[in-house]
Amino acid sequence: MQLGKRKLQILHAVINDYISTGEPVGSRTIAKKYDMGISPATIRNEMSDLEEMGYLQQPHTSAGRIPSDKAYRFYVDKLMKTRKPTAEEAERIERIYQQKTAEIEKIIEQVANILSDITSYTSVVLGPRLNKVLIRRIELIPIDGQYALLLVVTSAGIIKDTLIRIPDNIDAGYLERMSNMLTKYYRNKTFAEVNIKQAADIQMEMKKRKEFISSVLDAFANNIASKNQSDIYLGGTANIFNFPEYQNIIKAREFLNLIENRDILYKLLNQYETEEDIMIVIGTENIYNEMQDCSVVIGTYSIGDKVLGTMGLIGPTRMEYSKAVSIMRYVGESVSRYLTLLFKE
Amino acid sequence: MQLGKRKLQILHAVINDYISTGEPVGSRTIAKKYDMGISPATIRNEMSDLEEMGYLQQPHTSAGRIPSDKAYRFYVDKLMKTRKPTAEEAERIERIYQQKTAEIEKIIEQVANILSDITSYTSVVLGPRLNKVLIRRIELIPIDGQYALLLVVTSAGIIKDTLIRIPDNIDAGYLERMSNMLTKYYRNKTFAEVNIKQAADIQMEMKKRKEFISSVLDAFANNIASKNQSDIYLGGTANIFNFPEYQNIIKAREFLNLIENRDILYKLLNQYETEEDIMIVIGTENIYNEMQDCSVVIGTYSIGDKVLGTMGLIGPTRMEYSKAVSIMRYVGESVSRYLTLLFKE
DNA sequence: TGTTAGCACTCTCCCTTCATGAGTGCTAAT
DNA sequence: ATTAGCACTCATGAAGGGAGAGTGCTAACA
Repeated sequence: MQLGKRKLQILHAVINDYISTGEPVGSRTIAKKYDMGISPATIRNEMSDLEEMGYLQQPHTSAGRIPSDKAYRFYVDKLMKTRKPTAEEAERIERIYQQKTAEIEKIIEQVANILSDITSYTSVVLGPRLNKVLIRRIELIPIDGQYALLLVVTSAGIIKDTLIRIPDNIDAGYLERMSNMLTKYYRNKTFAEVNIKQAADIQMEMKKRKEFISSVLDAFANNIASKNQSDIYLGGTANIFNFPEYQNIIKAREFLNLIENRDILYKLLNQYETEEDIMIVIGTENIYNEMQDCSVVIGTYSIGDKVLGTMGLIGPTRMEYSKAVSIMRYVGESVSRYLTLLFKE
Repeated sequence: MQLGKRKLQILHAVINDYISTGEPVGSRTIAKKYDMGISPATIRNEMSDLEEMGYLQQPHTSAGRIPSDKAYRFYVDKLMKTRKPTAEEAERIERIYQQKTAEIEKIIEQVANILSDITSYTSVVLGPRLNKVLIRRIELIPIDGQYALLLVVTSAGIIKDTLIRIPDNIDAGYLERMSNMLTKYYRNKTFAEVNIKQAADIQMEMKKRKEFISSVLDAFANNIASKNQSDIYLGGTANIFNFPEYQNIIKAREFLNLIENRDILYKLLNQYETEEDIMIVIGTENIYNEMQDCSVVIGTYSIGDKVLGTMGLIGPTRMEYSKAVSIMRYVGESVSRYLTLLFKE
């Protein structure tokens, strides 16, 4: 069977209506709302076909139809028109930068908030991925004899600082020499490369002060590892309650458990990072069972043409994809532009 | 009317039973479970008295009784026995320190998690309050010409770094002089004092490089202000769903909105910071209407004898106070001991 | 041959009714 | 002072029934 023009119109109508109401859509409703000059009976026939083709479903015999995941996929690929953000939305987004911080984490936090505020979905933003970022400088700054601060300045302006305990026999001069040595070898490398490419000088040192050097290298490793858990910014976690399909406590609870499980969020968002502009994962398309009730709109932000991190909007499968996509796209472009301005060499 | 020994026994029984079941407690239940050699009828009379005295309430005529906030208050002040954590709980708590980080924030994050995990309530932990902490060193470290990193090392090992944009006409030498000047004047002062006590030299500089100096001072101010929002660590936000009184979606939603509203949490926890050891705020005792359905157990953690920050456990008013208090106390002592060891001069 | 009106049928939703059971308060006996 | 007995209250859950929305099918129509 073919998806003729009329079927397409009807499918579109059902999707639109269901997205905005959350109620199964009946033939009469469509006939009334979308004046396409055919009777409910005809629409019923067409809907029956659409059901057979897998685009529509009936929750029970005497209810209207709801779109299937396949229908949403078709919708976002073929039917949906994205819109520009309204002037007001755009203005709110641009206002993020007013605080004039040069700290990328602060900006990311704002991004998570604005995404969820404007869309009323739940937002997840991953902090900049350290393996994408180049090391600029490494400094070991002595503090009160017992500690040193390991400071790593990166190309994205991200500064990772880690307090390291230092042995007694190490003085400020030594720390400075080490700083220079580390900077020399690891400048313009990524964090991931730090453990692998160990320069000869450092291996020499390693022999002499094993404990100290290895705690420095550990600190690098920890910075990468710990990102998985802690650098996830969430916005609007309670927004899910706005949707009637989450009025039931069990679903709401499942959703919140999901959101608390940062591991899944992290994996999900990372997975799609390399692909196109905006990605949409609809319901059962998601490889994580826990999320097959939801849809996720995924975007990225960059410095120059280097993708730094990933953002997601999580909502019910009947989410307003056009809104979510357009806001996500705008925010992504806007943040990238701003970060590039700030940090591009 | 007096709270005689028998009334007391009965009150205790009702509270215990209600805390563990969440169901209104009837006279027969008490007669059966707590063998005190009197009949249900007698218990009914006593309960009726206790109701008149404001300790018990009836949800409706033909239901059992539930304790009032006044009863819980009496219970936590007079009846409750706190217990030591079990060996297993203690071990889990001590395991926090295994990661051997010297970063206080990382530890705090773990504290929030362990509190909620063990108690199954929602935990809130405030990061170290900067106004309690003394400045040790201030450094302005030049980065790539355009930026400087303002680094403040404090007595609690907390390092606040803020990236500051610097004007073209400022060089590394100048930054070093400024670092020394700032350190000289603000060493052993708190963040709050930075804006007030402006030393003469700095005011001189202020005239020459107004923009730069004020952005440095702004950074101090921001560090204090931004704490309110961002340095709150939450654990187990979805735990509230475990309690039957939060099975209804409206209450659950209210609770989550509350938790998302970090401002209230911050104010609440700060308010009690100066008072004794462990504080308990029961239901309507709370000055924030939004929280009058909950109880909060509040504790602190310190370095030496300086209170650094506050922790809270939020649960239903029928929470297991004895468990919450003993875990809170143990965690507070344990964390304080560890931090003191790490950072005490 | 595609479209439509008509109609019987299905199923959810909501309202009412009713029985059950837990628990009370009161009274009178111990 | 305590208790057994009993009538009464109220929440809860099951059962029944009507309303309404929506369908699928059939037969008539253009």
